[in-house]
Amino acid sequence: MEQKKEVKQLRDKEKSKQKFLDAVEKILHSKGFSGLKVNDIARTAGLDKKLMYTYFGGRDQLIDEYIRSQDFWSNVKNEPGDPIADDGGKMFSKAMLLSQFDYVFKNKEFQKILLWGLLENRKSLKKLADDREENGAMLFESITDPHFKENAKRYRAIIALLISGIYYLDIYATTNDCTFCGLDLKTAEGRSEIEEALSFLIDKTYE
Amino acid sequence: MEQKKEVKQLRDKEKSKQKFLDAVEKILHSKGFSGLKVNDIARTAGLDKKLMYTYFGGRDQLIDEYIRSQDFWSNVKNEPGDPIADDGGKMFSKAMLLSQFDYVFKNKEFQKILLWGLLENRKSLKKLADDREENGAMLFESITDPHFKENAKRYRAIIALLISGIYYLDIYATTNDCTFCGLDLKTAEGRSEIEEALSFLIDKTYE
DNA sequence: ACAACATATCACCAATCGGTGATAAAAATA
DNA sequence: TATTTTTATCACCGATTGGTGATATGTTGT
Repeated sequence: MEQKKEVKQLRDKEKSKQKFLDAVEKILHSKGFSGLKVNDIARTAGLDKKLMYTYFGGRDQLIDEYIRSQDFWSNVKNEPGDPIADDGGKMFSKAMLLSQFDYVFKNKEFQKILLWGLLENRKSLKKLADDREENGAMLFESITDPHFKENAKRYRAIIALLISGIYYLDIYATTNDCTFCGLDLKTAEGRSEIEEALSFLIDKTYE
Repeated sequence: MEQKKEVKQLRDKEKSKQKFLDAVEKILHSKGFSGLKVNDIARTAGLDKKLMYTYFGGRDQLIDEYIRSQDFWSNVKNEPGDPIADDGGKMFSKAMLLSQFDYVFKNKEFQKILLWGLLENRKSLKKLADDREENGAMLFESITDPHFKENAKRYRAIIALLISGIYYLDIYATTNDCTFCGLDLKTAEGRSEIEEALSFLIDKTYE
């Protein structure tokens, strides 16, 4: 009789693996990657650290698997059915920047991952960066490059600056109480100033 | 007879303190702040770690003193004798952004300090951020705010985005081999694209 | 019921961490 | 020269780090 695993398992490999992945996320959220010690991860997962080695091969592989399990670029991916306005990507760029500004501010784990990418050269982080590039390439090559023609690279540089600025400001606002250029990035007022600036700069770029 | 300390001292408190401060810089440059362990600092300084405690009080106070000893904003400070063109701060803003883009790229220690500011809330780092704000306030309040009037805050937001973008891109270029938005920030070509974009955006902002 | 296997825990290891009391040695003072 | 003070080293501590072999216990198949 195949009992179809409906009975409660006291020992479940998959559930235990998930506990480790959840522990990584929890620690990443609360302490950042410097808190991702072997013993702490195991304690947070409520399991013995030995299992981390038997299931993942070690702390690093566990972390790699966590990063792979996340889809941080889901919010910038262009929906296949979504039609893109015939404006050279103006509206799409605006929406993407504003969406990223909000998403990164709210997603503390992603902030930590971005920070990580500035500190280490971990392979799984490299893969994440490649994903970002691949996603961006779609927008650039098919839409904005043809629109801006000889100025295509300048448009890419502008987007690079704005995206980077968004990342930095969002992370800065999370870890610091201080203002930046006199703006308080934690308040709705400060943030809407940035949003207006983003919109303004894109408008000016398409003039 | 006061011998005026001209003889070579085998034991010199000030020189030893400086050795510790130099060790902090060296480690910060090579390994980043995660490498600033008590034992490593002492080994790099070539002295016993006990001296770190007797002279500075501990690792943290040593690091604080190192940060205080640096003047990372010297390159953006407006020289008192330097006249500012009567263009609402346009040229000054441009020059400041381009100067920062180059300075941060070359100064790896400053990169590490900036990163540190995104990770911790150390008091001495807070002081550094306050210095930045104070420096900026001079430009904003006396020059650009009067020029942009009701749009003063938008200008601040634009500068905040561009400065942040510069920081992020420079740090990213240092730690990663990957491109950003298809631009290679390590090559002269890629960097001049960013410089042109900065100049372009400031021009458009002043239109 | 029994064996075989998967799952999980425990005790322990060597290396490293931050930190300190005792002491040696150089320099200043007498 | 003798004494005191400053400068520096050494040996050691408890806590924490990443990592592993031995073992116990739940689960599955015969």
